[in-house]
Order: sequence, then C-alpha cells, then structure tokens
Amino acid sequence: MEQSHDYNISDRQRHILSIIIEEYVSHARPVASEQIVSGYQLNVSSATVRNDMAELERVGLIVQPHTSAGRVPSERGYRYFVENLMHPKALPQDEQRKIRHQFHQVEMEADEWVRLATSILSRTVHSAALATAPRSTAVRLKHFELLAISESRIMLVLVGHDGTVAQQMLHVDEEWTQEELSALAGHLNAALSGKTSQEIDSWVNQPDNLHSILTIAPSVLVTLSGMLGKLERHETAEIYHEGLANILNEPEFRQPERMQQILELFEHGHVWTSIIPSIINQDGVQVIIGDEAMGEGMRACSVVLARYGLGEHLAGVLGVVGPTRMPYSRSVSSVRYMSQLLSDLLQKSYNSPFSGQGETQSE
Amino acid sequence: MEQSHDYNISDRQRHILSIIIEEYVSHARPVASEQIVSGYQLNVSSATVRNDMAELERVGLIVQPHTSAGRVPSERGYRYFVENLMHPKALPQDEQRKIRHQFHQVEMEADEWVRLATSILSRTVHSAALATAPRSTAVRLKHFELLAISESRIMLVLVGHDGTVAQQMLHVDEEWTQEELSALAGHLNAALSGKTSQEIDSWVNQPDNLHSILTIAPSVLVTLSGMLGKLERHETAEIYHEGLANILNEPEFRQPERMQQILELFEHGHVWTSIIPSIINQDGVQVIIGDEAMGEGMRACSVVLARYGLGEHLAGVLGVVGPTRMPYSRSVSSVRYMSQLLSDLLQKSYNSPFSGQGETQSE
DNA sequence: GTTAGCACTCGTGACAAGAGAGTGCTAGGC
DNA sequence: GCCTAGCACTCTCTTGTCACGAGTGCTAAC
Repeated sequence: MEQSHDYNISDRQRHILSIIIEEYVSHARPVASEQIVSGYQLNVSSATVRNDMAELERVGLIVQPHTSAGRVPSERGYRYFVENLMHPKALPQDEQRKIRHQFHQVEMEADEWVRLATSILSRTVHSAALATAPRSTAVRLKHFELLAISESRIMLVLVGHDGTVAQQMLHVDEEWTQEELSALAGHLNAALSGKTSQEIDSWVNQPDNLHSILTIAPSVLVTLSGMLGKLERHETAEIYHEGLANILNEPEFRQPERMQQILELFEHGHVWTSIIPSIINQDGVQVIIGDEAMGEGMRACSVVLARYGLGEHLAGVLGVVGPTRMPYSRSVSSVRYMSQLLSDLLQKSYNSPFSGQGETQSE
Repeated sequence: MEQSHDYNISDRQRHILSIIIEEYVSHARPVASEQIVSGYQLNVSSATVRNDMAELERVGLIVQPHTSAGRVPSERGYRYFVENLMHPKALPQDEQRKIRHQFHQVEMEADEWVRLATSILSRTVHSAALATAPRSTAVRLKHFELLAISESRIMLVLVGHDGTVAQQMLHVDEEWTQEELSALAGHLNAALSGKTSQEIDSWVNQPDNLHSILTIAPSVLVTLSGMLGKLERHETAEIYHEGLANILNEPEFRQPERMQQILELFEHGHVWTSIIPSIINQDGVQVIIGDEAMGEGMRACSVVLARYGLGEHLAGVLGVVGPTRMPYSRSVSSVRYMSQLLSDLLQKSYNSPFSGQGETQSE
C-alpha cells in the first residue's frame, strides 16, 4: 500500500493536483480549469491547465465524472497528495490554546479525557472522531474472582494492576460450590498476582506448580492468560465515537448503502480489530484512504489515526473518519496535536504509573 | 401523560383513524378519503369519510399537511390509537420459531444474547433497536481492589457477586503505598463481602466498626456504596444498539437536524438515564410517542420499551426506536415477545442464580 | 511548450401547462 | 338526522421544453 509511485509528472501538474484537491475538498464539486487559473497565480492559461489535467487524468490521479464536468481527485490522487504534496503545519496557536483550555476546564480521569478528546476532535475537523479507551499494553494480573453462576457455568472476573477489568464465562462439567471456587481463586491469586499473560503460561508449564490443583484449574489458567492477552492486544477496549452526524450529512453519504456502511463501521467494532493493533505499535499519524486497508465496502471513506499514550502503559488509538474528500492536512495536524496533548496529559497525571508490579507510586 | 381522552367520536370515526394510521405507517404519505373507501369495506361513500375526517381533525387526532392533501395522524392520534384501538396480536408462530432458532443456533452468554436480541429486533421491525446489558438490581459486593495510580489517585475496582464490575477513581491528600492499600482492602473485603449498598451504609454507621480503620477508609466506603448503588440503578449499564441505518433512511429523518437528534440519542447515553430506571420497575410494554417523555427535540420519534430479566436479578431494558410513523402493533408484539424470550433464556441458563450470597448454585 | 478560439457535449434551472389528487360545500335522497 | 352525488376550488407534482452555461478537447497559430 506504500508503493510511492512517481507518475512522471511536472511540478506544475503536481501543483494543479494540489489545487484540485484543495478546491474539491472545500467545495465538493468538480474543479474546472478556469476556476484554477482565476483563483490561483499560475501564470498560464486555462488551456494549458486543461492539457495538464488531461495528463493527470491519463496517469489516474484525477477523474472526470462526465464530459463537460470539471475534474475530481481519484483515490490514487489523494494518496499521492498525502504522501508527496501535503505539508501539514502545526495547528494554529490559538486553536491549540482553545483545545487545551477545554481540557483544563475540568478535572477528569483518563477515560473521560479520551472521550473529551474524541468530542473535541470531531468538532475541530467537522467529521466523525473515534478513540479507544486507554489500556496498558502489558497488563499484569492484580486479582481475579471465580463466581458460581449455574451448575455448569463459572464466571471469571479479572482485575489488572492498572484497573482494567475483564469478564468471561467458563463452562465446566462438574458442579462446584462457591466455597470451592473461592478457595481455588484464593490459592491461585496468591501465586499469580503480578504476573503477565506470558508469565502465567510459563508458570503453568513448571511441573511443580500443578500438583495441588483442582481439576478445573487448567481451564481457569488458560482462560486467565487468554483474557490478559486480549487486554494487551486491546481487543476488548471500548471504542468511543462522536460526530457521526457530521459525516452522514456529507453529500457522498446520502445514498442509503453508503450510510449503511458507515454505520456498520461504528455499530460493530470488529472492523477495527485488525487495524488498531497495527496502529498502536507505530509512531506517527497513519492515513488510510478509501478501502486501502478496510473491507471492500469502505470506499468513499478515509481514516486518519494515531497512537496516544505513555510508552507501553496506558496507550490507545485516536483519529477521525470522514469522506475521502477530507481536509487531510488539517486532519493530520489535528490528530497529531491531539494525540500529543493527550499523551502529555496522561503523563502529567499518571506520572510513573504502574511501573513494575505497582508496589510504589513515588516520583 | 396518561390522560386517556375520549374525544367523543363515533365507532366509524375510530375505525377511520385506525385505517389512516395503518395506511400512513405503511406508505408514508397522506391518506385520502377515496383511498379509504376503496381499500376497506366501510359501506359508506368517500364524502361521508371526508365528513368524519373533518371531525377527527377538529378534535386533533389527524392533521392535513396542506389543503388538497390527505390526512396524517397527529401525535395525539397515535397515542389514542395505541391506547384504545390497537390490539397487538402475538407474533406469528413461524416468526417466533425463526427468532428462537437464531438464539439456539449458538451457545452464548447473557451479554451476547442481549446483543443478539437487539440485532434480531432491529431486523424484525425494520428500525433501530436498543437494549441495556443485563444487570442485577440488587448487587452484592463480592470483592474490591484498591490500586495506587499516582500520588494522589487511587483506583477502586469493584466486582459484584453476579460478575458486574465498576471502576472509579478516588482522590486523596496523603500518599499511600500499594501495600497499605492492599492491607486495607483485605481488611474491608473480609468485613463487607456479600453486603449490598445499603448494608454497607448501615455497617458504616455502627460505631464499633470504625475504630480500626485507616483515615481514607470513610471515603473508600462512601465510594464503594455509591458504586453499588449506581450498578443497582443501572446507571452504568452499557447500551447496545443496532439498526440505526434503518431509521436514518426513513424520509422523516432526512433533514440534518432530525438526524442530528437521533444520533445524539445513540451516541450519548444520557438521554436514557431518566427513562430506563422507570421502565425497569414496570411490567409490560411502554410506548413513548414523540417528545412525551424525552427531551423537546425528540419529535418525530417514538420508542417502545419493555423490561426483561429474572425478577430482581439480571434485568435490563430492551426496545425499538423509530419514527412516530411506526407500526406500533407490530413493535409492541415484537418487543413483548423478545423480552419474554430473553427472560426465558436467562431463566433456563441461569436457573436459581445469585440467590442470597451466591453460596450455592443447586437446583 | 503555450495559447486563443471554437465546436461540441452535457448538466441545470426556469417556466408553463396539465394532470390529478383531494378537499369542502351544497343540495337532494332516505 | 344521516348519507351521498356532484362540483368547484386549491394545491402539488410531473413533464416537457428550452435556453443557458459550464467545461472540455482539438486545432492552428505563436
């Protein structure tokens, strides 16, 4: 997806491409040659621009909806723009200040900051924003409980050292009393507290540790380690979103099927599960245009994402979703600024958090 | 909101109102007198129907968008229909079977059943469906943890006897080590496990119980009891929703502001917080038409809700959201059937659940 | 390589006209 | 007193036509 074509086009053609994208993004209608020469200092005539546009169309960077219409950027055009032509500047000082102000207005917790960040983001870029709740990427077991639910069901509730929680149901053949389960949980808690998913796995593999264990213990342990793993991979992290109305109002989502697809994206988180882990392990802002990385149906829709967080502790993903006709430069700056700001806030508020087993919280 | 007006109208007028609603619901366009006499066996002429319609309009049950248009039901018209004219029949056998089939297809947990229920509901009524996750309305403390997050922050994580969890941050003046916190938590857990919010409150008020307690204990206890209370009132219950696209496609939500309102309803749960507790304490299906109980902006939108669950254990709310022009009879039957089915499923799968302190799970 | 000029294509908006939908009213019938 | 046929009136919706304008591609000249 990063083929970084050159397309063999002249500087002026590149410039024209930029202009077409800029104009199309802001006015949502095909851009004409005359419009380009009149609005920008190109020092050439519209005829020349037309020739250049014909060339840009030949290489596939722009398309013409019909004869006698202006040109519209293609997906490849946007991609080229994002990779070679765009120079996202930092967000203007006053906007930065306005945003910071909203955060400092109220005293809040990490989750709510993230929620507020999606809200602010959706308003600054006028499109939908989303973010995953901040989670540690290296979760240690703090405590777990086994609860008898019915004859054959046990619920396992887990608390991580950073306060994350997870629940899962376990099916068993025999019947267990709550007392037996509590005893088992107590026993295992003492042995496993402070361990990561991997450490639990290797603890299980040491033969010494298995003799005093009840028959359901192995499945409990497997489940436990699996749950910690899911937490680490952020598979269970809630996804906040806001500003859907902003993009559903865009002309390109007026058709029912398009709208359907967008809503699918937000109603069912599973579209993200493949993307988020890859974002969370990268630095910088990632731009996904059209259906480049999402399912086929995601045409007409682009996503700008970045990781936020504190090292491997308490990290998440945040970004904006909009039509392919999106102000990429502004989106990228906003997402970058917001992820930075959020990271700083978390840093300040949770300084030296969860290091080691959480046995101290000194500076 | 339950004034149950009579309006002094004849049987035929009532019948005509029913027909207008039925026709308008299915075709979304004003209903004409001729359309009524031709489609239904009324044995009167269209002129007579017109006279009756004039009367129905006079009392405010129907309105005319403009001269020379048919009639459209008003909000009061719908309300009258729902209360006096509608006879929701049980869902057809084959539909019931189809729905049950989808549930029995897969082995699942309570949460996922509820999620599946919203999904099925949204498809059977072709509109948006929502449900709150099943929660106990009488939560007993199973266990809680205190986690040192930073100098002045402690996270309190609570596990209920039914597996529900809650987290909350606590601000403190002094600095506590994780060891101190764990010791305190251990001490209090031993004393409070199995207690409800109220029982904790009264335990706190017994003077004997306060001597051996560290200085932060009071705020821990207050927080703890508050968190249990919120769980009981379902304030923290997640709200699942599905099928937004179904209703956003309806002609009445094509205007941006309307769409905005609907999305607001689903993006921010707070609109529901006032309604859900009142639904969960009632039996039967509740119909909210227009802005009767929601904020002003909720015009053009109706909600059909019902409680599901097992007595006071593991209950929730489920229902459908659609335009006021909604097939109320079908919605009511569907919601009723679904809530019944879900209750049965939970019953069978969690038989004799969480009774008392959860110390046994025998039949 | 650039540009002026021009022919050609297509979408768009305005406008009129007509059809048709539906009503309210009136006068007459049971 | 209730019902109905008939009719005039009002509005909306559709359709067709037409002219305009936007935009292009091409060609020939600079």
